[in-house]
Amino acid sequence: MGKITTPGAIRGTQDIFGQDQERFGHVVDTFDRVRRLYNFRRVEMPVFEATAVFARSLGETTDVVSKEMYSFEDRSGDSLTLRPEFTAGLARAYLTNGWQQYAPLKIATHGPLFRYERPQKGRYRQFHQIDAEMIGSGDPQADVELLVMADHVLRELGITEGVTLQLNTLGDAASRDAWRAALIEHFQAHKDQLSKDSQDRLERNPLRILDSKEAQDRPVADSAPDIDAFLTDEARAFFDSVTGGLDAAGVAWTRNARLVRGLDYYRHTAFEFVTDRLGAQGTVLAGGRYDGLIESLGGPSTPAVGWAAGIERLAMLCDDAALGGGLDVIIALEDDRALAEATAAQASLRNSGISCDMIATGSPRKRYDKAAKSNAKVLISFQHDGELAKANIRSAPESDLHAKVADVLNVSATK
RNA sequence: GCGACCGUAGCUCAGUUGGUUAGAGCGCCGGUUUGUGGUACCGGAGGUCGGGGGUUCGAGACCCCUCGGUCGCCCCA
Repeated sequence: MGKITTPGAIRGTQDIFGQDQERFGHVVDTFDRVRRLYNFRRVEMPVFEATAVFARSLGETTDVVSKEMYSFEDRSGDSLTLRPEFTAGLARAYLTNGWQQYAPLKIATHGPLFRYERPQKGRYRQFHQIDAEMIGSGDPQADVELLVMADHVLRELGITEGVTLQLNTLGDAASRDAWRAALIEHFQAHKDQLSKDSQDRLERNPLRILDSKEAQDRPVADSAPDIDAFLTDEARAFFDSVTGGLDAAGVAWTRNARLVRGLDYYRHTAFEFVTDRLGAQGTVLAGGRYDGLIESLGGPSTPAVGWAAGIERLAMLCDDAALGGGLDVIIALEDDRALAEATAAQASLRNSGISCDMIATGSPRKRYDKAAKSNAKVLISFQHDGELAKANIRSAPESDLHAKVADVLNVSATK
């Protein structure tokens, strides 16, 4: 009977408990509440899909596919992938379930996602996001509504300090192609001044040079042309409508002409809410318009826009004060002869919707102190004089809860 | 995939140029004090110092390998 060594947790997974879980739950609850205010309907989605769903959405040649997806073969040899994002799966569902009939479709979801990468601050292999999408609307008001909702969620969570909404446009297909060509020309001309990484990017993903962290790249990246000169009239009008809508709704934003998306199904609006409080992983909520995606999945040309935000990162940032909750009542059983009465009181409280727990083990004379340390709002101690059990209700400030607890216990006593 | 830093009790961490039997606080268990009390004291359990190899009379400490963690790079859908 050899004792096995306890298997460890998988790298990059988390067991979320205690304070961390309370923060996590608060983020999800807040999102669900705000999302209803905007009439976004909740959808439940599978955690894995055919690999093709994501391979199309992510571009087949990038690192993303080759090294960063959790892909595996099932027993019939089909290639499956644990979802690395929500958007592609939602787009697939939109097509395969005939959800076109609901367009423009406002949907929201949240849950675990998987990326095969080395964990670092706020980035895990299994991580969690909240997500909101509007599929089937090419109206700039859709972008505005999504952004206003995103801002609302962050405000409700108390995440506003040091957070800015950075906004850019990638234009329509014609604008984007013209800009991209101009950028490549610019970077080619200064190739020798770029870092080695960025010289590689020039082949693979030239737009990404714009937001390179390498100091050496900044002069060339900063002097690169903005998209503005290449915008078609339609694309410019679209962007103006988005910024005008944000101004009207009172959502502050700043233009970041260096903010880009590598994949070419992205059109028009790209945005990120960025904090200065999370080190290298400062993006807290990100999204944009992906008018080309659904077509690339074999569907009809369908405009769509959406965003997602990492729950772990939001949880790290949200206000302690906003958490609230906690246990209503803790019972300290200071004499075992009062166990029956204490158990009855506990049942009555719970049946009345008051949360309650009891300390009834260990040294009786230490149970009061233990109960006091639990930080419940109300403490009830049970003692016994040899004839009768006796309950004492205590709480720091006299409160409605205190009165309610006393009421429930009296009712239970007369029964 | 690459780089830097870190692994000592359940948790947070001390541990001197390498030198007796590896420590503290918190938590846990027991005892005493207080008795409407969130206090204080005493005691106990709990460690192959992440693992393996090496150097040395002697390694928690130094060297190599390995595993794990953290942060960063790449990538970021």
